[in-house]
Amino acid sequence: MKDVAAHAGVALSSVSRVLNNHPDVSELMRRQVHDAIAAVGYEPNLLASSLRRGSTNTVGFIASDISNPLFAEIALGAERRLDEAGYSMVLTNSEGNPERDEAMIRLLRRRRIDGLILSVADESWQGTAVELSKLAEPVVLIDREVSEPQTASAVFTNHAHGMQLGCDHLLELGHRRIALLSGARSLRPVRERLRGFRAAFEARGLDVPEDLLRFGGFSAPFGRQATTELLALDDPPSAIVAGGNLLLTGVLRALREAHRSLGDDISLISCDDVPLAELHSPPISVIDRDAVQMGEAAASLLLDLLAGGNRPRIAELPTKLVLRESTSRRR
Amino acid sequence: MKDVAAHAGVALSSVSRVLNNHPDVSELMRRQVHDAIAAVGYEPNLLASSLRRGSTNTVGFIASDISNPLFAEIALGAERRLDEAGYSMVLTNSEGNPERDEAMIRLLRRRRIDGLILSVADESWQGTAVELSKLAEPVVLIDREVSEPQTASAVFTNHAHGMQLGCDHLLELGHRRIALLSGARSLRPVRERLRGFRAAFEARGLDVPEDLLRFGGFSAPFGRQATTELLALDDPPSAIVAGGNLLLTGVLRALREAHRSLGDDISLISCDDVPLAELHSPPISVIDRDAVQMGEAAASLLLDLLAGGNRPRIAELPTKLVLRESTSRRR
DNA sequence: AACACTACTGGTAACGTTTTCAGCTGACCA
DNA sequence: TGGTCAGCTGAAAACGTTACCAGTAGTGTT
Repeated sequence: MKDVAAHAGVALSSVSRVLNNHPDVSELMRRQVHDAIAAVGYEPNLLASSLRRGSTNTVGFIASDISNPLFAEIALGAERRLDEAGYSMVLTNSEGNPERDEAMIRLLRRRRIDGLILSVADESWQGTAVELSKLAEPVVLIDREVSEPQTASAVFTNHAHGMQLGCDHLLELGHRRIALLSGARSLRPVRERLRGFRAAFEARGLDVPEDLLRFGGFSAPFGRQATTELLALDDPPSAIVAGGNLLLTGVLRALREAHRSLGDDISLISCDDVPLAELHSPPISVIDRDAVQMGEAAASLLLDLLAGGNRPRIAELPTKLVLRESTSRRR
Repeated sequence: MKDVAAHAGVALSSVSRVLNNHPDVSELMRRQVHDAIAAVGYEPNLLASSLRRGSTNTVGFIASDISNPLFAEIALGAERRLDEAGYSMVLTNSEGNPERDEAMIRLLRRRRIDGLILSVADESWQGTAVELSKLAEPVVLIDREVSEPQTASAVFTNHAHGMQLGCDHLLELGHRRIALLSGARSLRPVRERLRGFRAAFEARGLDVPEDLLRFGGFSAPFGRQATTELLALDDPPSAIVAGGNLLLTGVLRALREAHRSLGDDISLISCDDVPLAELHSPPISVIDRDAVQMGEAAASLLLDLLAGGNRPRIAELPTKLVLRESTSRRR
């Protein structure tokens, strides 16, 4: 910038004004400076600018695992929306480890991000709350509820509703022994789905099959193992609800190994639509939601806070039940 | 930091030395400073540090679409490896638009990233080459070949080999009318797969069915449309090779609509293993590779360059043919 | 003619670090 | 006693911006 100023024969501050198109700059000055910029091949240093301005135009994004299509789509939506608004996104993976959440929040804070979008690995982990509370910048949570920053906005999915619809559908088909596979109860989606699940039974005055509830994680191996165990029960489930796309693959592997015919021997509903669900034979019913839109909504909420909207807001996105052929009348 | 210095009653530079654990610092000084840090709740400002040091410990990552499981896994691998080495990753999506590639490279350059990992949307796009050439920092390409930074390292996949194996397998089964669906020829994987495809035919002295080659993109809609057209041909293919996981979903939709039975009426091989391929009925043969490992390899190559290794290197990763039930003898 | 006001420009002090340089103290050696 | 050296510390100059303040020239008003 010094070179540009020298080349144009003007002051440093004038170059800065041209660059930030400040109103008080003459047409002549603008031309001179632009010519000089072209001549010396000047590249602004956003780092110095950030230091001086006190804002980095960068937001952090922490997910447990970006290779999970759910988070990948959320990241896509968020990045798209942030980029439009002139923000860059720095991505980190917690790998489901709350201590990594902590470390990442601390790191991003030191990098002076302007805001943070995250889906914590464990809502009840104290360290995460501590680190978040030290963060003065706005925060948007994705499908998570934490105690600490009461100032955080959040985007929620209406899991309870979708689950109640799905579960009700199974009950309607005559199923009573319905299993639910899901992650740890320290995560909002898990609690909400459980709530919807119970609500469906209670609405019909039926008892919830407590022995068929499994909260071992969202992974494929757990889905497989839990399914295998469930099938071996004396009074096995006639229907399964898988709480995620990874769990689904595990369930399908287990069913294949046990030679159960889907929709025929056993009914199945999964959460979150993926190509596998649509193109499986038979196609698998799902409780779907728009993950890209979730990311966009999260970014929008954050941008709102960054623009000075100091009241945190909650966006609740809908779920919808997509019926396919994996659910059929209990035989 | 000034507060810390004042609180500890020492000079600014001493605080800095303690923080960067410089050798020349007494035990007493270290304790005093650490106490003061805890007392005032000091948080280092990595921005200022970066400005002064001239390095940001940040690398850029540009993919066309992070919601594509392939890129998501690459991003995961890269982020994991970079994080271990103390680097953060800023993620951007080009959405397949080479002009966005350009803009992103420029933006990241101005943000003073220390290095860049990218998979350009179009290898022959001049603007991208121009922007890359203005970038002094090390670059690692993912499965792409570009003219400009001859200094760039790259991680390649041995697509030609995998494709030749797959295609040869189909030829062995008696197929001659084999279709190939893929993206634009301005991308290395497309060219390499085509090379392997041709090689398989030529090794047997057979003519390549040029009329069955389709290079319309990697999207699901194109896969569907191309498949529909191919099936309507007077002399339709008896086997299809889909060049990616999105194309695969398109192909499967088209086959379903046309009521063709996979493995029976028509054989199919896809590229890159996904749960859908494994769990489909029948399971779908794939030419697989380890995407997470690609990301790790890319990060490793970049770290190597960052550590001063000034000779660019190429890492070639293998493909392997996973035979399942979607390929059967031509009837 | 004096004044206020607009439109612009230049100088300079920050922003929060790191790094160089000089200086100071005490120990060791001749 | 004087000199060298190691071990440590402080002062200050960067890094590349932005924002404030003061100033100048020209225009219009009284």
